[in-house]
Amino acid sequence: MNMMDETGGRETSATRAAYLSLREMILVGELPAGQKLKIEQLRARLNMGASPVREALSLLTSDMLVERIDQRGFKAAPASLANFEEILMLRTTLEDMALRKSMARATPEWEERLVLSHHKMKRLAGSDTFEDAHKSFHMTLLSNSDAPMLERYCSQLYDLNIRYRYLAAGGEGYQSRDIAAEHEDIFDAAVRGDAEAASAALLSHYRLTGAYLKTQLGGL
Amino acid sequence: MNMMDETGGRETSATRAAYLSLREMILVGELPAGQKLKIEQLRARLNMGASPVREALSLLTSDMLVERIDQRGFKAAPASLANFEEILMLRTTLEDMALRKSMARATPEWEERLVLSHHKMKRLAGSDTFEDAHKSFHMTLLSNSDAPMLERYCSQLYDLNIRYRYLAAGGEGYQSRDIAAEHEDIFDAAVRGDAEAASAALLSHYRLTGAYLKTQLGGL
DNA sequence: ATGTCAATAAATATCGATATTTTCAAATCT
DNA sequence: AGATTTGAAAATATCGATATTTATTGACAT
Repeated sequence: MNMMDETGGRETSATRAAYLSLREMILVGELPAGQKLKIEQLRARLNMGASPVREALSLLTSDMLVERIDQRGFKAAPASLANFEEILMLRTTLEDMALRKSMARATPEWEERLVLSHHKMKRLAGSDTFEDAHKSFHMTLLSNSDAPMLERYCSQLYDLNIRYRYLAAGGEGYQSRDIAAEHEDIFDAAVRGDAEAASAALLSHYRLTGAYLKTQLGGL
Repeated sequence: MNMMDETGGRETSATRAAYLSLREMILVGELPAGQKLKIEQLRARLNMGASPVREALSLLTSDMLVERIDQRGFKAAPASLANFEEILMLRTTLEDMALRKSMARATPEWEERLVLSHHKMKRLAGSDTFEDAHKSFHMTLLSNSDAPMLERYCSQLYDLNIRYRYLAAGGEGYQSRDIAAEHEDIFDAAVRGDAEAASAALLSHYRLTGAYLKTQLGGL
Protein backbone atom coordinates (compact mmCIF):
# COMPACT_ATOMS: atom_id res chain seq x y z
CA MET A 1 0.00 0.00 0.00
CA ASN A 2 1.52 3.30 -0.99
CA MET A 3 0.81 6.33 1.13
CA MET A 4 -0.45 8.82 -1.43
CA ASP A 5 -1.13 11.28 1.39
CA GLU A 6 -3.93 13.78 1.33
CA THR A 7 -2.82 16.42 -1.12
CA GLY A 8 -0.76 13.92 -3.05
CA GLY A 9 2.26 15.82 -1.74
CA ARG A 10 5.16 13.63 -0.56
CA GLU A 11 5.95 14.45 3.00
CA THR A 12 9.26 13.61 4.54
CA SER A 13 8.83 11.00 7.22
CA ALA A 14 6.04 10.27 9.63
CA THR A 15 8.45 10.79 12.49
CA ARG A 16 9.32 14.26 11.29
CA ALA A 17 5.69 15.17 10.78
CA ALA A 18 4.91 13.96 14.30
CA TYR A 19 7.88 15.86 15.70
CA LEU A 20 6.79 19.13 14.13
CA SER A 21 3.13 18.73 15.08
CA LEU A 22 3.81 17.77 18.67
CA ARG A 23 6.39 20.51 19.09
CA GLU A 24 3.91 23.10 17.89
CA MET A 25 1.14 21.71 20.07
CA ILE A 26 3.33 21.94 23.13
CA LEU A 27 4.65 25.41 22.32
CA VAL A 28 1.22 26.94 21.93
CA GLY A 29 -0.19 25.12 24.91
CA GLU A 30 -2.55 22.84 23.03
CA LEU A 31 -0.80 20.13 25.01
CA PRO A 32 -0.58 21.83 28.41
CA ALA A 33 2.60 21.83 30.46
CA GLY A 34 2.87 18.84 32.74
CA GLN A 35 0.21 16.85 30.94
CA LYS A 36 0.61 13.16 30.40
CA LEU A 37 1.14 12.35 26.75
CA LYS A 38 -0.52 9.06 25.96
CA ILE A 39 0.76 7.28 22.90
CA GLU A 40 -2.61 5.87 21.91
CA GLN A 41 -4.31 9.28 22.01
CA LEU A 42 -1.60 11.01 20.02
CA ARG A 43 -1.38 8.14 17.60
CA ALA A 44 -5.07 8.47 16.82
CA ARG A 45 -4.93 12.26 16.69
CA LEU A 46 -2.01 12.34 14.30
CA ASN A 47 -3.30 9.41 12.31
CA MET A 48 -0.20 7.26 12.36
CA GLY A 49 1.31 4.29 14.14
CA ALA A 50 2.81 4.30 17.59
CA SER A 51 6.43 4.03 16.49
CA PRO A 52 6.81 7.47 14.90
CA VAL A 53 4.99 9.05 17.83
CA ARG A 54 7.31 7.44 20.34
CA GLU A 55 10.33 8.44 18.33
CA ALA A 56 9.12 12.03 17.97
CA LEU A 57 8.56 12.23 21.70
CA SER A 58 12.05 10.92 22.30
CA LEU A 59 13.41 13.63 20.04
CA LEU A 60 11.42 16.30 21.84
CA THR A 61 13.20 15.22 24.96
CA SER A 62 16.33 16.79 23.43
CA ASP A 63 14.55 20.07 23.33
CA MET A 64 13.43 19.76 26.92
CA LEU A 65 9.85 20.09 25.79
CA VAL A 66 9.01 16.54 26.83
CA GLU A 67 10.00 14.48 29.82
CA ARG A 68 10.41 10.77 29.62
CA ILE A 69 9.88 8.59 32.64
CA ASP A 70 11.17 5.10 32.11
CA GLN A 71 8.39 2.55 31.92
CA ARG A 72 5.83 5.22 32.58
CA GLY A 73 5.59 7.10 29.35
CA PHE A 74 5.99 10.72 28.43
CA LYS A 75 4.66 14.04 29.60
CA ALA A 76 4.87 17.63 28.44
CA ALA A 77 7.61 19.40 30.36
CA PRO A 78 6.19 21.21 33.39
CA ALA A 79 6.26 25.00 33.50
CA SER A 80 7.10 27.08 36.52
CA LEU A 81 8.24 30.55 37.42
CA ALA A 82 11.63 29.14 38.44
CA ASN A 83 11.96 27.42 35.07
CA PHE A 84 11.04 30.63 33.26
CA GLU A 85 13.66 32.55 35.18
CA GLU A 86 16.31 29.97 34.51
CA ILE A 87 15.55 30.09 30.81
CA LEU A 88 15.86 33.87 30.86
CA MET A 89 19.16 33.70 32.70
CA LEU A 90 20.66 31.12 30.36
CA ARG A 91 19.33 32.89 27.32
CA THR A 92 20.84 36.24 28.19
CA THR A 93 24.19 34.66 28.98
CA LEU A 94 24.40 32.45 25.92
CA GLU A 95 22.91 34.84 23.40
CA ASP A 96 25.23 37.56 24.58
CA MET A 97 28.15 35.25 23.98
CA ALA A 98 26.86 34.13 20.60
CA LEU A 99 26.08 37.65 19.42
CA ARG A 100 29.55 38.88 20.27
CA LYS A 101 31.14 35.95 18.49
CA SER A 102 28.91 36.49 15.50
CA MET A 103 29.78 40.16 15.28
CA ALA A 104 33.47 39.54 15.77
CA ARG A 105 33.43 37.54 12.56
CA ALA A 106 31.10 39.81 10.64
CA THR A 107 31.10 39.42 6.86
CA PRO A 108 29.12 41.15 4.13
CA GLU A 109 27.27 37.90 3.53
CA TRP A 110 26.12 37.75 7.16
CA GLU A 111 25.10 41.39 7.16
CA GLU A 112 23.03 40.78 4.08
CA ARG A 113 21.22 37.90 5.69
CA LEU A 114 20.60 40.10 8.70
CA VAL A 115 19.17 42.91 6.63
CA LEU A 116 16.91 40.46 4.87
CA SER A 117 15.59 38.75 7.97
CA HIS A 118 15.00 42.09 9.66
CA HIS A 119 13.08 43.32 6.67
CA LYS A 120 10.94 40.20 6.51
CA MET A 121 10.14 40.45 10.19
CA LYS A 122 8.99 44.05 9.87
CA ARG A 123 6.92 43.21 6.85
CA LEU A 124 5.16 40.35 8.60
CA ALA A 125 4.27 42.29 11.75
CA GLY A 126 0.84 41.18 12.86
CA SER A 127 0.72 38.24 10.48
CA ASP A 128 0.45 34.72 11.80
CA THR A 129 3.85 33.93 10.40
CA PHE A 130 5.43 36.74 12.40
CA GLU A 131 6.47 34.28 15.07
CA ASP A 132 8.66 32.37 12.62
CA ALA A 133 10.15 35.54 11.18
CA HIS A 134 10.88 36.82 14.67
CA LYS A 135 12.77 33.70 15.59
CA SER A 136 14.56 33.79 12.28
CA PHE A 137 15.75 37.35 12.92
CA HIS A 138 17.09 36.51 16.35
CA MET A 139 18.80 33.37 15.15
CA THR A 140 20.34 35.18 12.20
CA LEU A 141 21.93 37.59 14.65
CA LEU A 142 23.73 34.62 16.21
CA SER A 143 24.27 32.60 13.06
CA ASN A 144 27.78 33.81 12.39
CA SER A 145 29.23 32.71 15.71
CA ASP A 146 30.98 29.63 14.34
CA ALA A 147 29.82 27.78 17.45
CA PRO A 148 27.12 25.33 16.40
CA MET A 149 26.43 23.91 19.83
CA LEU A 150 26.05 27.36 21.28
CA GLU A 151 23.60 28.24 18.54
CA ARG A 152 21.68 25.07 19.20
CA TYR A 153 21.36 25.91 22.86
CA CYS A 154 20.13 29.39 21.99
CA SER A 155 17.56 28.02 19.59
CA GLN A 156 16.31 25.55 22.19
CA LEU A 157 16.03 28.22 24.83
CA TYR A 158 14.24 30.51 22.42
CA ASP A 159 11.60 27.85 21.83
CA LEU A 160 11.21 27.14 25.51
CA ASN A 161 10.54 30.81 26.03
CA ILE A 162 7.83 30.91 23.37
CA ARG A 163 5.77 28.61 25.50
CA TYR A 164 5.74 31.12 28.33
CA ARG A 165 4.54 33.82 25.99
CA TYR A 166 1.51 31.70 25.19
CA LEU A 167 1.05 30.84 28.83
CA ALA A 168 1.12 34.52 29.71
CA ALA A 169 -1.48 35.72 27.29
CA GLY A 170 -2.53 33.13 24.81
CA GLY A 171 0.14 34.41 22.46
CA GLU A 172 -1.30 37.90 22.29
CA GLY A 173 -0.76 41.08 24.27
CA TYR A 174 2.98 41.33 24.09
CA GLN A 175 2.86 44.01 21.46
CA SER A 176 2.18 46.58 24.15
CA ARG A 177 5.76 47.83 24.25
CA ASP A 178 7.43 49.23 21.18
CA ILE A 179 9.00 45.95 20.17
CA ALA A 180 9.76 47.16 16.68
CA ALA A 181 11.94 49.97 18.04
CA GLU A 182 13.82 47.53 20.24
CA HIS A 183 14.51 45.31 17.26
CA GLU A 184 15.59 48.34 15.30
CA ASP A 185 18.11 49.23 18.00
CA ILE A 186 19.59 45.75 18.01
CA PHE A 187 19.68 45.63 14.25
CA ASP A 188 21.30 49.04 13.83
CA ALA A 189 24.00 48.36 16.36
CA ALA A 190 24.72 44.97 14.81
CA VAL A 191 25.05 46.34 11.29
CA ARG A 192 27.09 49.26 12.59
CA GLY A 193 29.45 46.75 14.20
CA ASP A 194 29.05 48.14 17.69
CA ALA A 195 29.12 44.99 19.79
CA GLU A 196 28.64 46.72 23.13
CA ALA A 197 25.55 48.55 21.96
CA ALA A 198 24.13 45.50 20.21
CA SER A 199 24.64 43.34 23.26
CA ALA A 200 23.11 45.95 25.55
CA ALA A 201 20.10 46.35 23.27
CA LEU A 202 19.60 42.61 22.96
CA LEU A 203 19.81 41.96 26.67
CA SER A 204 17.54 44.87 27.42
CA HIS A 205 15.02 43.50 24.92
CA TYR A 206 15.03 40.13 26.67
CA ARG A 207 14.90 41.55 30.15
CA LEU A 208 12.02 43.87 29.36
CA THR A 209 10.08 41.05 27.78
CA GLY A 210 10.98 38.81 30.70
CA ALA A 211 9.83 41.34 33.27
CA TYR A 212 6.58 41.87 31.43
CA LEU A 213 5.90 38.15 31.10
CA LYS A 214 6.58 37.63 34.76
CA THR A 215 3.77 39.99 35.66
CA GLN A 216 1.42 37.92 33.50
CA LEU A 217 2.42 34.56 34.90
CA GLY A 218 0.44 34.63 38.09
CA GLY A 219 -0.81 31.09 37.79
CA LEU A 220 2.63 29.58 38.21
CA MET B 1 7.32 -15.47 26.63
CA ASN B 2 8.81 -13.86 29.71
CA MET B 3 12.24 -12.37 29.55
CA MET B 4 14.05 -14.08 32.41
CA ASP B 5 17.26 -12.37 31.37
CA GLU B 6 20.68 -13.89 31.81
CA THR B 7 21.36 -13.65 35.51
CA GLY B 8 17.70 -13.78 36.32
CA GLY B 9 18.08 -10.15 37.34
CA ARG B 10 15.25 -7.89 36.23
CA GLU B 11 16.60 -5.01 34.27
CA THR B 12 14.67 -1.83 33.77
CA SER B 13 13.70 -1.49 30.14
CA ALA B 14 15.34 -2.60 26.95
CA THR B 15 15.43 1.00 25.81
CA ARG B 16 17.32 2.08 28.89
CA ALA B 17 19.76 -0.80 28.58
CA ALA B 18 20.36 0.10 24.96
CA TYR B 19 20.78 3.76 25.83
CA LEU B 20 23.42 3.04 28.46
CA SER B 21 25.29 0.53 26.32
CA LEU B 22 25.36 2.70 23.24
CA ARG B 23 26.33 5.77 25.21
CA GLU B 24 29.27 3.94 26.73
CA MET B 25 30.31 2.49 23.40
CA ILE B 26 30.36 5.94 21.84
CA LEU B 27 32.17 7.57 24.75
CA VAL B 28 35.02 5.10 24.77
CA GLY B 29 35.28 5.03 21.00
CA GLU B 30 34.08 1.49 20.48
CA LEU B 31 31.69 3.12 18.05
CA PRO B 32 34.02 5.63 16.39
CA ALA B 33 33.06 9.24 15.84
CA GLY B 34 31.28 9.76 12.56
CA GLN B 35 30.52 6.11 12.02
CA LYS B 36 27.21 5.05 10.58
CA LEU B 37 25.11 3.28 13.16
CA LYS B 38 23.09 0.58 11.46
CA ILE B 39 20.03 -0.57 13.30
CA GLU B 40 20.32 -4.18 12.24
CA GLN B 41 23.93 -4.47 13.44
CA LEU B 42 23.26 -2.87 16.78
CA ARG B 43 20.07 -4.84 17.22
CA ALA B 44 21.97 -8.07 16.79
CA ARG B 45 24.87 -6.91 18.95
CA LEU B 46 22.63 -5.86 21.82
CA ASN B 47 20.34 -8.80 21.37
CA MET B 48 17.04 -6.96 21.19
CA GLY B 49 14.49 -5.67 18.70
CA ALA B 50 14.87 -2.66 16.50
CA SER B 51 12.43 -0.44 18.40
CA PRO B 52 14.44 0.01 21.61
CA VAL B 53 17.58 0.61 19.58
CA ARG B 54 15.94 3.31 17.53
CA GLU B 55 14.52 4.93 20.61
CA ALA B 56 17.85 4.84 22.42
CA LEU B 57 19.53 6.45 19.42
CA SER B 58 16.88 9.16 19.41
CA LEU B 59 17.58 9.82 23.06
CA LEU B 60 21.32 9.98 22.45
CA THR B 61 20.55 12.75 20.03
CA SER B 62 19.69 14.87 23.08
CA ASP B 63 23.17 14.36 24.35
CA MET B 64 24.66 15.31 21.02
CA LEU B 65 26.41 11.97 20.88
CA VAL B 66 24.38 10.81 17.91
CA GLU B 67 23.21 12.57 14.80
CA ARG B 68 20.00 11.70 13.09
CA ILE B 69 19.56 12.22 9.40
CA ASP B 70 15.98 11.95 8.37
CA GLN B 71 15.31 8.92 6.22
CA ARG B 72 18.97 8.02 6.32
CA GLY B 73 19.50 6.64 9.78
CA PHE B 74 21.87 7.55 12.56
CA LYS B 75 25.57 8.10 12.99
CA ALA B 76 27.90 8.71 15.90
CA ALA B 77 28.52 12.42 16.24
CA PRO B 78 31.67 13.47 14.39
CA ALA B 79 34.65 14.70 16.36
CA SER B 80 36.85 17.60 15.41
CA LEU B 81 39.28 20.03 16.94
CA ALA B 82 36.76 22.82 16.50
CA ASN B 83 34.13 20.79 18.31
CA PHE B 84 36.55 20.04 21.12
CA GLU B 85 37.35 23.70 21.51
CA GLU B 86 33.71 24.68 21.52
CA ILE B 87 32.99 22.14 24.23
CA LEU B 88 35.84 23.54 26.30
CA MET B 89 34.60 27.08 25.86
CA LEU B 90 31.03 26.25 26.79
CA ARG B 91 32.13 24.11 29.67
CA THR B 92 34.27 26.76 31.29
CA THR B 93 31.55 29.37 30.91
CA LEU B 94 28.70 27.24 32.17
CA GLU B 95 30.53 25.42 34.94
CA ASP B 96 31.87 28.69 36.23
CA MET B 97 28.34 30.01 36.43
CA ALA B 98 27.01 26.85 38.04
CA LEU B 99 29.81 26.66 40.58
CA ARG B 100 29.27 30.22 41.71
CA LYS B 101 25.56 29.67 42.06
CA SER B 102 26.16 26.45 43.95
CA MET B 103 28.55 28.12 46.36
CA ALA B 104 26.31 31.13 46.85
CA ARG B 105 23.71 28.79 48.26
CA ALA B 106 26.08 26.58 50.22
CA THR B 107 24.54 24.46 52.96
CA PRO B 108 26.04 21.92 55.38
CA GLU B 109 24.22 19.19 53.50
CA TRP B 110 25.87 20.16 50.21
CA GLU B 111 29.29 20.44 51.83
CA GLU B 112 28.86 16.96 53.22
CA ARG B 113 28.04 15.54 49.83
CA LEU B 114 31.08 17.32 48.46
CA VAL B 115 33.37 15.90 51.13
CA LEU B 116 32.03 12.45 50.45
CA SER B 117 32.35 12.55 46.70
CA HIS B 118 35.86 13.96 46.95
CA HIS B 119 36.84 11.21 49.32
CA LYS B 120 35.43 8.51 47.08
CA MET B 121 37.23 9.91 44.07
CA LYS B 122 40.57 9.89 45.88
CA ARG B 123 39.98 6.39 47.10
CA LEU B 124 39.20 5.10 43.63
CA ALA B 125 42.23 6.64 41.92
CA GLY B 126 43.48 4.19 39.35
CA SER B 127 40.43 1.96 39.61
CA ASP B 128 38.21 1.38 36.61
CA THR B 129 35.37 3.13 38.40
CA PHE B 130 37.44 6.26 38.84
CA GLU B 131 35.83 7.78 35.80
CA ASP B 132 32.39 7.65 37.39
CA ALA B 133 33.67 9.00 40.69
CA HIS B 134 35.45 11.82 38.89
CA LYS B 135 32.31 12.89 37.13
CA SER B 136 30.36 12.56 40.33
CA PHE B 137 32.78 14.90 42.11
CA HIS B 138 32.56 17.54 39.44
CA MET B 139 28.79 17.32 39.25
CA THR B 140 28.46 17.52 43.02
CA LEU B 141 30.34 20.80 42.93
CA LEU B 142 27.58 22.17 40.70
CA SER B 143 24.69 20.33 42.26
CA ASN B 144 23.60 23.12 44.57
CA SER B 145 23.07 25.70 41.85
CA ASP B 146 19.29 25.45 41.86
CA ALA B 147 19.45 25.64 38.06
CA PRO B 148 18.54 22.20 36.71
CA MET B 149 18.89 23.06 33.04
CA LEU B 150 22.30 24.57 33.61
CA GLU B 151 23.37 21.41 35.43
CA ARG B 152 22.07 19.31 32.60
CA TYR B 153 24.09 21.26 30.07
CA CYS B 154 27.19 20.84 32.22
CA SER B 155 26.64 17.12 32.52
CA GLN B 156 26.19 16.78 28.78
CA LEU B 157 29.30 18.77 28.05
CA TYR B 158 31.27 16.74 30.56
CA ASP B 159 30.32 13.55 28.73
CA LEU B 160 31.16 14.99 25.36
CA ASN B 161 34.59 15.82 26.69
CA ILE B 162 35.20 12.29 27.94
CA ARG B 163 35.13 11.12 24.38
CA TYR B 164 38.06 13.34 23.50
CA ARG B 165 40.06 11.94 26.38
CA TYR B 166 39.67 8.49 24.89
CA LEU B 167 40.40 9.82 21.44
CA ALA B 168 43.58 11.42 22.73
CA ALA B 169 45.10 8.41 24.38
CA GLY B 170 42.76 5.49 24.61
CA GLY B 171 41.61 6.77 27.97
CA GLU B 172 45.05 6.58 29.54
CA GLY B 173 47.89 9.00 29.87
CA TYR B 174 46.13 11.95 31.35
CA GLN B 175 47.43 11.26 34.83
CA SER B 176 50.71 12.87 33.85
CA ARG B 177 49.91 16.13 35.62
CA ASP B 178 49.17 16.22 39.32
CA ILE B 179 45.44 15.97 38.87
CA ALA B 180 44.87 15.07 42.49
CA ALA B 181 46.40 18.33 43.64
CA GLU B 182 44.23 20.29 41.23
CA HIS B 183 41.14 18.59 42.59
CA GLU B 184 42.33 19.29 46.10
CA ASP B 185 42.63 22.99 45.29
CA ILE B 186 39.12 23.15 43.91
CA PHE B 187 37.75 21.18 46.80
CA ASP B 188 39.47 23.24 49.49
CA ALA B 189 38.36 26.53 48.04
CA ALA B 190 34.80 25.28 47.66
CA VAL B 191 34.55 24.07 51.24
CA ARG B 192 36.24 27.25 52.45
CA GLY B 193 33.55 29.22 50.63
CA ASP B 194 36.02 31.17 48.52
CA ALA B 195 34.18 31.42 45.22
CA GLU B 196 36.89 33.34 43.38
CA ALA B 197 39.54 30.80 44.27
CA ALA B 198 37.28 27.84 43.53
CA SER B 199 36.32 29.23 40.16
CA ALA B 200 39.92 30.01 39.28
CA ALA B 201 41.04 26.53 40.29
CA LEU B 202 38.23 24.85 38.37
CA LEU B 203 38.83 26.82 35.19
CA SER B 204 42.55 26.28 35.42
CA HIS B 205 41.93 22.55 35.81
CA TYR B 206 39.84 22.47 32.67
CA ARG B 207 42.17 24.66 30.67
CA LEU B 208 45.23 22.64 31.58
CA THR B 209 43.48 19.43 30.67
CA GLY B 210 42.21 21.04 27.51
CA ALA B 211 45.64 22.24 26.47
CA TYR B 212 47.13 18.83 27.14
CA LEU B 213 44.44 17.04 25.18
CA LYS B 214 44.88 19.38 22.28
CA THR B 215 48.51 18.31 21.93
CA GLN B 216 47.37 14.69 21.73
CA LEU B 217 44.64 15.23 19.16
CA GLY B 218 46.78 15.37 16.08
CA GLY B 219 44.51 13.20 13.99
CA LEU B 220 41.69 15.72 13.97
C1' DA C 1 37.05 4.34 -21.04
C1' DT C 2 33.25 7.17 -18.94
C1' DG C 3 28.94 8.65 -17.55
C1' DT C 4 23.95 7.55 -17.29
C1' DC C 5 20.26 4.60 -16.15
C1' DA C 6 17.84 0.64 -14.70
C1' DA C 7 17.62 -3.44 -11.76
C1' DT C 8 18.90 -5.28 -7.45
C1' DA C 9 20.32 -5.25 -2.80
C1' DA C 10 20.48 -3.14 1.63
C1' DA C 11 18.78 -0.30 5.15
C1' DT C 12 15.36 2.63 7.18
C1' DA C 13 10.80 3.61 8.63
C1' DT C 14 6.40 2.09 9.94
C1' DC C 15 2.66 -0.86 11.16
C1' DG C 16 -0.14 -4.14 13.81
C1' DA C 17 0.02 -7.59 17.20
C1' DT C 18 1.55 -9.09 21.95
C1' DA C 19 3.87 -9.18 26.25
C1' DT C 20 4.83 -6.44 30.45
C1' DT C 21 4.09 -3.09 33.63
C1' DT C 22 1.56 0.17 36.01
C1' DT C 23 -2.71 2.01 37.74
C1' DC C 24 -6.99 1.93 39.97
C1' DA C 25 -10.60 0.17 42.48
C1' DA C 26 -13.09 -3.35 44.79
C1' DA C 27 -12.75 -6.87 48.17
C1' DT C 28 -10.65 -8.75 52.28
C1' DC C 29 -8.45 -8.85 56.65
C1' DT C 30 -7.12 -6.76 61.09
C1' DA D 1 -12.73 2.37 59.82
C1' DG D 2 -8.16 1.82 57.84
C1' DA D 3 -4.72 -0.57 55.59
C1' DT D 4 -3.46 -4.26 52.46
C1' DT D 5 -4.01 -7.40 48.88
C1' DT D 6 -5.82 -8.91 44.56
C1' DG D 7 -7.56 -8.55 39.90
C1' DA D 8 -9.17 -6.38 36.09
C1' DA D 9 -8.31 -2.43 32.89
C1' DA D 10 -5.28 0.72 30.77
C1' DA D 11 -1.00 2.06 29.06
C1' DT D 12 3.73 1.25 27.91
C1' DA D 13 7.28 -1.32 25.74
C1' DT D 14 8.78 -4.57 22.47
C1' DC D 15 8.74 -7.74 18.71
C1' DG D 16 8.42 -9.47 13.96
C1' DA D 17 6.75 -8.55 9.51
C1' DT D 18 6.33 -5.22 5.50
C1' DA D 19 6.47 -1.13 2.88
C1' DT D 20 9.51 2.64 1.37
C1' DT D 21 13.53 4.71 0.59
C1' DT D 22 18.34 4.93 -0.33
C1' DA D 23 22.62 2.86 -1.92
C1' DT D 24 24.97 -0.21 -5.14
C1' DT D 25 26.05 -2.72 -9.07
C1' DG D 26 26.36 -3.76 -13.75
C1' DA D 27 24.65 -3.03 -18.50
C1' DC D 28 24.51 0.11 -22.16
C1' DA D 29 25.21 4.05 -25.01
C1' DT D 30 28.30 7.72 -26.07
